[in-house]
Amino acid sequence: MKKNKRVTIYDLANELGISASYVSRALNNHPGISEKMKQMVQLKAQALNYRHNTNAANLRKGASSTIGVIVPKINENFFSNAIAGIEEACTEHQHHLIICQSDESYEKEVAAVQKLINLNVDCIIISVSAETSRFKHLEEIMHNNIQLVQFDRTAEVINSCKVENDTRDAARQAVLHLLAKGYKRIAYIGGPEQLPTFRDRKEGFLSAMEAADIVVPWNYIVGNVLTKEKGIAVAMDLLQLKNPPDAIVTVTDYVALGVLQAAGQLGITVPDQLGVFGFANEIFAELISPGLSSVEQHAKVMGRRAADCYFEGKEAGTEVIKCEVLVRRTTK
Amino acid sequence: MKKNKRVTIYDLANELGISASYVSRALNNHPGISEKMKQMVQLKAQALNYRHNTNAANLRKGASSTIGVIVPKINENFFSNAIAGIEEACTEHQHHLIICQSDESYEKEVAAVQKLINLNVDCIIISVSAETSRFKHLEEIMHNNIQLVQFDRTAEVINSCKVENDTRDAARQAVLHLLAKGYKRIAYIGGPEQLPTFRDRKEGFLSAMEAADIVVPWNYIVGNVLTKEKGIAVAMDLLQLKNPPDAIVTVTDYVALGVLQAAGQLGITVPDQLGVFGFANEIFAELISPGLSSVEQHAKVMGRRAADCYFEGKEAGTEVIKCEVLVRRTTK
DNA sequence: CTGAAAGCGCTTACAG
DNA sequence: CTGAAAGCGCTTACAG
Repeated sequence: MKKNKRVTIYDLANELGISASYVSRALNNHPGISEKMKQMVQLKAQALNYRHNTNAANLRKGASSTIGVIVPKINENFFSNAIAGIEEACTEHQHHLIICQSDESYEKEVAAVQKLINLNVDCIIISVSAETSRFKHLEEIMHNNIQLVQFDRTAEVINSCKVENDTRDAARQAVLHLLAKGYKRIAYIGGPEQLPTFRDRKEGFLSAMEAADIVVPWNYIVGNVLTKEKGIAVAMDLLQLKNPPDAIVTVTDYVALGVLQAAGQLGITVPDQLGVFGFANEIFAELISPGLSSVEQHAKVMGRRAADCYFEGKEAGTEVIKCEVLVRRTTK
Repeated sequence: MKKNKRVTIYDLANELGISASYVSRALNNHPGISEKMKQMVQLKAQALNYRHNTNAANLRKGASSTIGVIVPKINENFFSNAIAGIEEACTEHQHHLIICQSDESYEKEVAAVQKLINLNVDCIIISVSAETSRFKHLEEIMHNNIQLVQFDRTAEVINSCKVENDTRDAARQAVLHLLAKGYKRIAYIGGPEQLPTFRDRKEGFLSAMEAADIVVPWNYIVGNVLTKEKGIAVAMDLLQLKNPPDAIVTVTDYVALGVLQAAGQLGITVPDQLGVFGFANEIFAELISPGLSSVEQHAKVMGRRAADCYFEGKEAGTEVIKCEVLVRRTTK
């Protein structure tokens, strides 16, 4: 009768002349409750507009049937697809998903971790920000008995489940393709090197060049560039060297976009005078002209596997998802 | 000492020789607690690795300082920008944000609403799915004393705060531009018409055509097309009519993409033989070639305003954010 | 099969 | 300024 007062299992119990415990069990589908009673309780719950109180249940249970996911940007194709995979698994296993974005900020990432710990989530799936080079917050997750799963951008020192791409090989393949097409002076614009995935790509790049007996000038290697804007600036420098590169490998399609734009400004034609490789196969990669050669990371599969690590109770170990080099028109 | 046992304010209170109530107040920065004591409690909390239990606090308070947001797709530029605006406001007001996507499914949207009600969020900000034509779940939000704010795709019959674009005018402007450039046989591929924003765009389109004294053939108007795939199919039909259109206005850039692709397949050149207008100004709009004429909706501002409606305690009323017609190269 | 009771961890009137 | 106590709504041993 009171306005704004939440209907509780006690209200249902009173109306039905049974105990609250019984109502709880009926609502939660416990064995040893007759179908008839379950239905009665359900009906009454609907009639009174009863709402299960998640906070109360989580408090009592000390768990929440919830996975928290933290990614740098929800609107990058790679991450939103990974989230789609995680969501799929959550739906199947009747878990909730809470999505956070760090916006590539270490500070925001730490705040998101704190929030999820406080919320008592059962598992945190994370792909770390570009800024993140200390990982105490990841340790704290585990100290609070929350399962940690890392994917794509992982912290090497943290011993959790990890789902990664074989990005080393992808970078190698990209270089091999460029070499086969006659490019020789290949530059590399990389990512933040505290993260293995970016270190691996660089290694893949360097090893392929070395295997081809090509000396890479020191200034052909640039690090920590993940945005289009930085990509433009770096490419402007590279392309105006005395001995400029004839191809550039990048670690995201956004940087590749910057390279293309810089080339355009300098009147350098792609792919004839310059080959360009992106990474992550963003939606626009196949739409722009010329189509951007890139790497498909199978993000949805990665997300799916990351969630499954939790649902399967896997505590540690690394899974590797193969990625695919997609040759389009920014390379001959 | 016990393993896996959460540290509580009682543990802090015991260690410090004060009461739990005092600890709670110190942690929550209540007035009338000396700075010295606050610091002591903070330090002890850190030393014991104390974690505030959100579930317990929410249960006790009957509120959660949390906003839930439900959008059709987190990876569409419009929605991820809107979320960025909401996040900004949440950060300023020390609120949490829980992000859900309906994936354009009515069923998933209802499930998300239930979940957020059960979680006791204080406010739900929603942009409804393309499938949604019944709105009982939105009423339920309000019946549970949760503030409802709708944006962009709103339900007319639900009397909540709303943040909308003047999409009617945007559609009018787009048509006026096409007419000025000499296009005359203009077709319209619209969205689900139970939602005002799509009805408005169609009205804007029709009124501009009528004002120009142009009769629009019945089969130039198509409804409920939001994906690239459907866009291709519909455009294929339109462009192979006996008397095909010389311009097509769409309601999302993805559909426009489909139209461009269909035109390509049929050997129809853009913008000479066909003008194309998108909507929403996706990232790829300015990247593809020719650049896609589209409409900028100022999504971040919309998200920001939607959140502010809640923070300002506004119960109802509609705010209109002006959008901007961007002419690129898919129109002369 | 069913119920009474305790307790999850917090906050907040109430009292001093 | 400080504390004792109640209670948010649920679930789950425990007992029958």
